Amino acid sequence: MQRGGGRRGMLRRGWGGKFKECGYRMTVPRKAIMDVLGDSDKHLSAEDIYLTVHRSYPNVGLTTVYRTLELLTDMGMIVKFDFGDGRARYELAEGPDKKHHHHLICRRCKRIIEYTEFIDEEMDFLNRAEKGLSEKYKFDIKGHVIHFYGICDKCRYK
Amino acid sequence: MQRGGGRRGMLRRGWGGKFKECGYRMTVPRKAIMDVLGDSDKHLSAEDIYLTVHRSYPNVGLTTVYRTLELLTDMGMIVKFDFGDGRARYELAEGPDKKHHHHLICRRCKRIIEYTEFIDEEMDFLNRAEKGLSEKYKFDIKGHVIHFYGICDKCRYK
DNA sequence: GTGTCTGCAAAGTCTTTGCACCATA
DNA sequence: TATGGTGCAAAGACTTTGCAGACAC
Repeated sequence: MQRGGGRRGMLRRGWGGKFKECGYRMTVPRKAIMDVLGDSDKHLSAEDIYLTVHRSYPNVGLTTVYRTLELLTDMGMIVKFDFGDGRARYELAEGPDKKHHHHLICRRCKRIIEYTEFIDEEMDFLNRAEKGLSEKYKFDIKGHVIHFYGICDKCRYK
Repeated sequence: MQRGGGRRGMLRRGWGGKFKECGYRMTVPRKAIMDVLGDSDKHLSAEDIYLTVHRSYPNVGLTTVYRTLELLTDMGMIVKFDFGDGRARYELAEGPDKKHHHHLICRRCKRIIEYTEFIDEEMDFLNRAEKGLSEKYKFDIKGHVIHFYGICDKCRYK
């Protein structure tokens, strides 16, 4: 759980509305899953979410978690990542509650660090690259992922 | 298969040497798998490689393909990617035969386009980001991945 | 009330592991 | 000949699918 629920609460309240706009029903399992995503700063796997939801709602199944995650991903409300450890991970999409950021991934312990620095420098490069690539390859670019791989300090000194 | 086998041939000859230096044995299946990787410009899955090798060497099993790919990845001779389609893909590591590049990935048809443009602009940004991130997060950065996601021209107009 | 959602179990994919036999150095 | 490598079959891990019952609207 995390402090400062104000902004997240606002965000979560927004989710239900968008859900209904899309013709989906707001159910107890879906609400629970969205709460877990909204309350976490981590990169959760389906099982992480399942286990957390399970504490409050033991009846909710892993299948429903997968199905809800797919729905939210398709709606663009969350983003699915693969950091190379064999399971998909999910986090809130960029928005009022989530700054544009990228990831440092430790190859040894698989720890993931989010960073939001250097976004200005990045923008400069990305804007030029996206424009040029769109034209040259007739590609309609919708998004990008930047991952840095390496060894974190905890792993380096042990 | 591809034209201009000269450079690739040189590269492949190099593989065996490095293999032996590391104490590994050069075997028929390993040679066949490395040939397929060296002859292809695509992002091959384990099964792609298995099927190609299988045409010439029907006895080579998928297990050996996986084991060889893991070996080559650990040695840094090939790179393992995940483009989000549920299977790992492999390509030659950057080197005399492979320019530094990144990927455009079509979200609809999963086509992957390699590009080598904008590397100078990228370097500028990367150098600054890597330096800053290394210091701030005490992270020893070894590499990076940049993926652009979008819709390719073939998918857009159909 | 009706069409969507759900949990369970089973199936599906990709990948890894165990083990006896084989081949390289 | 002594390891290390291989194929096969089986197991493992994550994810998806089928279906009857449950629930939101």
